[in-house]
Amino acid sequence: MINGRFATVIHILTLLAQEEGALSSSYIAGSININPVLVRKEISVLRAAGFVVTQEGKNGGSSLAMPPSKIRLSDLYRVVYKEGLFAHSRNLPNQHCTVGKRIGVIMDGLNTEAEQALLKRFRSITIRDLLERV
Amino acid sequence: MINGRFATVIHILTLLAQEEGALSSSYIAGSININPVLVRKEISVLRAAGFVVTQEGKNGGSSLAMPPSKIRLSDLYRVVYKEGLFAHSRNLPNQHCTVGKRIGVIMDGLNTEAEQALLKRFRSITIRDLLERV
DNA sequence: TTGTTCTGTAATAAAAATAATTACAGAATG
DNA sequence: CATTCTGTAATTATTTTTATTACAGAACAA
Repeated sequence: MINGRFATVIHILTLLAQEEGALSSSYIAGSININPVLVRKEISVLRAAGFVVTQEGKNGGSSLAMPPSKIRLSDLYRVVYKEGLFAHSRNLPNQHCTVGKRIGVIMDGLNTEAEQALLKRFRSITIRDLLERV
Repeated sequence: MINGRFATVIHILTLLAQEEGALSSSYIAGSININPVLVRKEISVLRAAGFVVTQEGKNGGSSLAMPPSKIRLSDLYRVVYKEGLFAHSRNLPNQHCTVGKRIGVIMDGLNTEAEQALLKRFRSITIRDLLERV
């Protein structure tokens, strides 16, 4: 199971898609039930990726930078998970063993294949679709 | 990124497929470069699932219970990951918020869709295929 | 039979990853 | 110019993952 960032990001964007106007990090954090600072961190990633815009200062907050139908889960996956889906062993495998020597490359290959399958599916799901499921 | 068990299990089975005779947990651990107890734990899972057989006692060790071409990555995925691919937030989202109330179900749905895509791809990859990549 | 070398498993400790909290400067608004 | 937001760094706490220790039991060989 991979970390909760994907769920957090989806939750944030679905909220922004649903509610009128800009939402504060505290409000969003209250819905997800996590710390507002974490929300601000994820939002800063989403902002850098162009999905949200933020208004600083009093009455500030974030809102979507594009229609929810333009935000695909495949894009979000890429924003959140820079590394592959499956972890390598954190220790270097024995390089004197033929399997140990190649397992890294093999796992990288599997990662790529798995992600391609996943992304293919996620390219056709948008935040708008998720909003409909709410 | 999800934990390293999948990589560990694949490494174990590829080794067993490659080498002659039963392999001890220490030997396997030496190739993966992890603790032998971890190897024994994973092997006990693989044994329960019917993929390996183990000989206890002196000169003991494990070997494949079936030809490598019969062991599909989709089966291994199922053996290792009982929970979904994407974590829920570990805190319960705000149930008074429409999104918070539904996000769990929505994430479950995405998990299912993602896993189906993944498993579809992994059904056609076996340990034998990985052995060829070594 | 008895010593040796394996496994199985539980219990504990260490390390790493994740999340929460605290703190504070700066932006926008009324 | 006080208030209420954001951004970000730094620290602490929690959880997850991995490693280690310990020991009983199985199989074998001398």
